[in-house]
Amino acid sequence: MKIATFNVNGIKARLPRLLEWLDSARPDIACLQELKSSDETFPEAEIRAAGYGAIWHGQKGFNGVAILARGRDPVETQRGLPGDPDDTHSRYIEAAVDGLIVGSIYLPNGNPQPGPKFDYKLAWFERLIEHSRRLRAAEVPVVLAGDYNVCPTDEDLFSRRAMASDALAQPESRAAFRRMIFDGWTDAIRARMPSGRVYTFWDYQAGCWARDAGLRIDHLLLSPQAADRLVDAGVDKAVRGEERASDHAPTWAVLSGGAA
DNA sequence: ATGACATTTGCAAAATGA
Repeated sequence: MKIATFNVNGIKARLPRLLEWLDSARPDIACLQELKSSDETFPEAEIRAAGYGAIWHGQKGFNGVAILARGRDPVETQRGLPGDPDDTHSRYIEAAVDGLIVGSIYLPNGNPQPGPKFDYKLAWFERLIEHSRRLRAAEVPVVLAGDYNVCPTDEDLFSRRAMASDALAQPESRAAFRRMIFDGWTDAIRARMPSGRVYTFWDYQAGCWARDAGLRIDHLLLSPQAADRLVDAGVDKAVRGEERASDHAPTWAVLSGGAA
């Protein structure tokens, strides 16, 4: 069973690339972020024609998350991250698919820091940690996949100097990510590739793609019951090099069993 | 670097992003 996460940066603008990738990569489950689409304008018919059932939590102009499942309909278990009824951002949706619980995450960027946006990022992260503990307590396979907007270590970014004041590389952001790891969540990419440069994002600006100046910010965190089944993980880097590509590349993990 | 580049909204230029 292949589970992928892909920040599409606008699902309407990216639809041709998304459909091509679904057809070639054939993930069983795809978590999408940055739909930049309201619920009403989500391209449900095109996704279904590609063979995927879907649930989504849209928002006009920015944010927005979805979960796609090949040949079946995800059963929604959570819409919006619990813990703050005043949070209006569409950044979390969760579903049961084929015995697995899957969360699609779009964690706040947090720039500029310090400031209210960074405070929101850290508060959102705390809510995610709280929710992830409830999920872990169920002792079932869980995959929390998405754009965490965190480079966990200096090996996950192209230039320490360039990112020194960026919210994605701050000690507070990294500490929150690390606390999930210490809680028992497995970073699928690093479980398979313990060291070395692996990037999932390349900025549109300053020739970042051409000079491979990337960041690793899209992650799949596995509960112990999911980690026990991990057989492979990777990044579909070539997708970033296509015409009118997203600035993120799809990132994936394969678990044994299920729809393997 | 108030920059770059891209998308959305809405129809110009601002908001947002990482």
